[in-house]
Amino acid sequence: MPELPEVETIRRFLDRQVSGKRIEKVRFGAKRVTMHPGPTGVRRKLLGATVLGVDRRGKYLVFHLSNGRELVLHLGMSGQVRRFGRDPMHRHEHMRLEFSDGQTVSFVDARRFGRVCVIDGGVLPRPVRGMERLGPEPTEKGYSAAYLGAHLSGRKARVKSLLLDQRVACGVGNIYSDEALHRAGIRPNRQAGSLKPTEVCRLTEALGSVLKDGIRWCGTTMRDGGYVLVDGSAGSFQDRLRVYGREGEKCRRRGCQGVVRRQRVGGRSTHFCPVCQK
DNA sequence: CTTGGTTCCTGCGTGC
DNA sequence: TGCACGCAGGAACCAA
Repeated sequence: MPELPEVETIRRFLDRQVSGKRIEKVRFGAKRVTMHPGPTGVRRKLLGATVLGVDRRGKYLVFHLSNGRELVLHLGMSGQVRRFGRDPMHRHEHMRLEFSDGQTVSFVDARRFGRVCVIDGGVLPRPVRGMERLGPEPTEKGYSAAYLGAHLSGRKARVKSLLLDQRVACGVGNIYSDEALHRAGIRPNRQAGSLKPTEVCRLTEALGSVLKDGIRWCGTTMRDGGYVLVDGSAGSFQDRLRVYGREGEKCRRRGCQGVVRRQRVGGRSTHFCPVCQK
């Protein structure tokens, strides 16, 4: 379940590791994964190109290439970026790039919800079309209470569901939406339109701070091990989660005696403190 | 346009 | 011990 902080952690590694290097080999796994324009086309469009840098937009990783194209990776929920060197292809490995210095970078994804796309000529292929609808980055200056408020006002949907909408809060997924709502003291099942201006402000603030904290601690690795760093190690933010995955445990807000509850909201498993979240 | 439900997929925890 | 089962979820897609 890589969300913004997890993808950003991977991005920082990749940007340092592969920038300035030329792609010399492209290998694919046996299983089919969403890929545009298919393995043969992807190989043809990548071979010989040098990586200029690696960016992130929401949960998308964007490799800028010297041939004017962009390689876009979305990790879905179980996608990983790993390095296997010259080992035989891993069971769930879908694409391995080999660089001019012999380094390799692999895309691994057991559940195959992830996508690999090459953007050529600026037109977004179907599988990554969502990228052009992404809202502003909640961790950056351009993200304001006015923006969030405009997307929540008049809406009957639960506030949590809208936080999962990438047009409203890009990069946010199930973990960080629960954590942001807890920090803001807002119940996930509130109707979005019922939030008062002060609550929208608190939520805006909470979104930014929880995502930045997630990045600071290199992301959240849950026991099922979906997300790991490129070297296979775990992040550390799981130890600092205040509600997510803590059903039945005590709320971590200072002085609060509440017990974390879990409930389905908008079809998603949702965690909150019934005492300090109104 | 909004909203909520369904689908894809595999690994893991649970219960018998 | 082994197996069936259900759950987890990002986002495209569909139905009302």
